[in-house]
Amino acid sequence: MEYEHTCMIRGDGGRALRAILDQICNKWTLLVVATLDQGILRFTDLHHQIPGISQRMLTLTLRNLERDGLITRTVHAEVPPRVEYALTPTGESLIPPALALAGWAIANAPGIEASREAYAEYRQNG
Amino acid sequence: MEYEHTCMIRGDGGRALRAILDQICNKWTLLVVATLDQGILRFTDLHHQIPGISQRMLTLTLRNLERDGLITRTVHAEVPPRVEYALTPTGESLIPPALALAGWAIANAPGIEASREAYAEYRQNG
DNA sequence: CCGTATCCGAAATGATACTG
DNA sequence: CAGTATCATTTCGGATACGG
Repeated sequence: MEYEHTCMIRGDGGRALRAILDQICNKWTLLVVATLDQGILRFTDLHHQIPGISQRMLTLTLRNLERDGLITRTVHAEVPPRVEYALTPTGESLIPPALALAGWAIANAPGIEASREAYAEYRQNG
Repeated sequence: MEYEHTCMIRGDGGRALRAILDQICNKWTLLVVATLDQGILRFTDLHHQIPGISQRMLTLTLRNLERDGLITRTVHAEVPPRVEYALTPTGESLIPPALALAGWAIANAPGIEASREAYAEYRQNG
């Protein structure tokens, strides 16, 4: 039992954590951050590398990350325009904990899926 | 740069991770899991210890966690009824990565807040 | 005590069209 | 190329009332 440590989560009723989680755990943020871990990328690069994301959601996600200081946005005065995105040190520091969670998710995905099927079965037949 | 590792996140377009994240990163799940880390608790215990949660959302959150095999739900045939919730080993194994993320969130909250204020300032004045 | 049922408003996301 | 604007849809969560 590691109850002493979970005060980090429960501390202020979870407000500090959830303020960040709200930002991190939307549909695209972690995917954008992970993609930018390969280095400087342009808008179109990201759009191509992240399957399914719309221009609108990519723009919104990038703007929020920039606002929070996790990425930089550099506009080059050229024609055609070139805009480059890169992780800041803060943004890079998010990668290890994100990987920890991703590792857990992937390791437990089969078990969770099995549990869901068993649960659905149980709800149907009793 | 740790790009080689982020394939865990980007692997399948992030689907494996997001399937879990959808479940984990709603408003209450992590808070319920962290609270249950102290041991077996009843519905009312949880309701009292988690400020602001409604009966409805507590029920929904607990049902989803039970469905995914992260908690057990034990009904005792008594009057008045007694229902006990506890983490499964899978549920407990979520605590360390959750703490890693919480640690990051709390460590970086001041910097992010500062960045947000600077960004708002910038948007107002130019 | 431990929920379920219903309704409603807010927020997130997607589709589509248009622009400097 | 790198967005913005607008609209429709979906999903989430809160409030309230009721039930075994």
